[in-house]
Amino acid sequence: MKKASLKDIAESLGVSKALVSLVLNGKGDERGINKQTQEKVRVKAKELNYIPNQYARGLRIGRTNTIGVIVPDISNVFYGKLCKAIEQEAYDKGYNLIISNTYEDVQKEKKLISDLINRNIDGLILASSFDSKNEIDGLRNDKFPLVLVDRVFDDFDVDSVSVSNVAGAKKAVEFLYSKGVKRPVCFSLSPVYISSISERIQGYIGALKNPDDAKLVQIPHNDIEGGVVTALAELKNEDYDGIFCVNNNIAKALLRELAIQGDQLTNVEIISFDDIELFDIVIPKVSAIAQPIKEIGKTAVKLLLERFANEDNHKTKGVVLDTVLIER
Amino acid sequence: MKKASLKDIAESLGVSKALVSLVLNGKGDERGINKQTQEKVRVKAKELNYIPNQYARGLRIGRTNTIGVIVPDISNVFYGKLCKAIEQEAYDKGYNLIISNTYEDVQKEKKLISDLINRNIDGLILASSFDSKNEIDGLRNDKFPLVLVDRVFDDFDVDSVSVSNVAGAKKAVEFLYSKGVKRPVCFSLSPVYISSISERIQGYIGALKNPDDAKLVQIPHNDIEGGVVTALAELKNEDYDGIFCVNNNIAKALLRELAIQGDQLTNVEIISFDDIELFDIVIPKVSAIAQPIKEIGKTAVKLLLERFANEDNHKTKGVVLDTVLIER
DNA sequence: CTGAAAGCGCTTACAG
DNA sequence: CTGAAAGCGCTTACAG
Repeated sequence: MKKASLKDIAESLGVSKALVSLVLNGKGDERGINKQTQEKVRVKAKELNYIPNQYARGLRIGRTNTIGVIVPDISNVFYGKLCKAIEQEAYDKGYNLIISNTYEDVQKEKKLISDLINRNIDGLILASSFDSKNEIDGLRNDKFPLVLVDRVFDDFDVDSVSVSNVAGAKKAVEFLYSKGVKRPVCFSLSPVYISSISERIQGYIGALKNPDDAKLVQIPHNDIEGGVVTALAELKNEDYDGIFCVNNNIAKALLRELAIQGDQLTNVEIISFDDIELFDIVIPKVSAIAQPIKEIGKTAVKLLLERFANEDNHKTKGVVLDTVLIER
Repeated sequence: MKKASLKDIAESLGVSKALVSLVLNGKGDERGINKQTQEKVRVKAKELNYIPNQYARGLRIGRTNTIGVIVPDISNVFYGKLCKAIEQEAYDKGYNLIISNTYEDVQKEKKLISDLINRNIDGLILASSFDSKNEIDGLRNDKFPLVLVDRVFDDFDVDSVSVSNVAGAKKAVEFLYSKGVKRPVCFSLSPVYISSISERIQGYIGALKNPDDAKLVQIPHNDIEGGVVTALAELKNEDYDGIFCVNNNIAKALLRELAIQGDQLTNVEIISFDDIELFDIVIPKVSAIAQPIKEIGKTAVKLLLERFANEDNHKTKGVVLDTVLIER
């Protein structure tokens, strides 16, 4: 059961390892190697069940065919699906993935980035929790292949894939108005250094008929449940009839709290950024601004591979994808 | 910015690469290398920001410090959390993960297994969709390090981690009875070659006060939504007052269908295997048999590492963990 | 059209 | 207490 190597094929055929390597890497024609010899090599490789040793190859080539992926939390459905999309695309192209979670912990994120680089990844796809682009400026200066997803930084010269958060949030607010809502509230996250969140807030404010009506509820990101409880209590005394949640975590917490309180909030229209299965099942109904998760993942991998293929004079790209309104 | 190698450290210190390697791998004392020399090496390594090349190491050692993980679907919360648990434990021990999804496709599973082995993983953690242990008998014969999780096979000499499905299902049925249920129905999956599912059915039947009361509804695994619709229609004419769902996918589909129909099934008590957040939020209330997901993942990694450490005379273990009843 | 040789960066007997 | 050398399995100039 010992694994066959190039040498085994070469010896059993009476040719050199170099020739075998060339043929198996598809450079046979280019190098003008005899068609019949090529065929013999391929047959023998199959017969011996030859599996190239990626590590010998990696050592020689200087690449490892491994992409690092860092997300806040893979058990959050949004990131679960994103990783799935990335995995699928990467796998098709012959790349492995190393996936890690930060749990929004900035220190852990720093450590993970250097750990992954220590493990010789070829490139990194990052949904960062950093509050500042300075944290990853080092990567950019080292010209390390990096693609930001979901959360990006303004005026930052790296590849990125995000969605039109401002436009999406606008769509959400306009939907609320179309349902007869007079005064929509935004359930937001604090602190709001994460680009996606701040853009959604900006979209919310921009879409208000009367900007003075803006009502932003800050929910602490490390205690979403508690923040929602406080928010609901506070709003009891206010005159509002629509809620826009900036992400699915907040909407989930809101729904859970309503379930606990036995309140169905019948006079309030709710919409959330991020569409999740839950919204199909639960009362009250929650509409959503859905993100094209598959395309985000696919595009991120594509950008990385373009960069690999074109290391010297790569032009960075900021891809922005559109969202879709799901009415319920 | 070129990465430092052993050679760089050795030359700048006037010692040999071998010595540096020994010290950095913690074998300095064992080999009786001068304490001061050791210290100098460590300082210089840090100064040069030395990162060992895992691929050179892997090539030499014959290991890659990479574990393959194959699950049906990482965007299913259960498997998402399982992967998270595995990742955490593996990462702590210095192992990378390559995660892949089968989507219950047996052909894809076969391909993934050989793909991962081609990528020189050291071992595999597998939640298999295979209907027979024959499919992985080859791995066992090759003595490839393998741990089955969640879904295992009877009388099969490989490491595995599962939960006490029979006892868990019994607990579920007994809970229904304690709530005054007279006739509990089981929403099951078909075909039922997956061990976890068949064991849960067995537990359901075993716990019935009157085995003649057994009512098993078969829901096709590739059309759960449709199966639930049919089941609900069929049961309209029957006299039942409790439902036991064999997994969270079925419970989710049931809840969604009830939401669509606007039916709250007020006279029926529901319980599901697998606890998910959703059950906290939704009406009707769903109780659950929760699995110790973290421990499952942790144990799987542990078994694999024990096997690595003790390749020659490893005794396989079948670890079975307990479930917890969550009343709602 | 093909082969011999060097070298990627590491670890591990072996020798002294 | 330390070093010189071999070799893991591959790819790629170079030579003919």
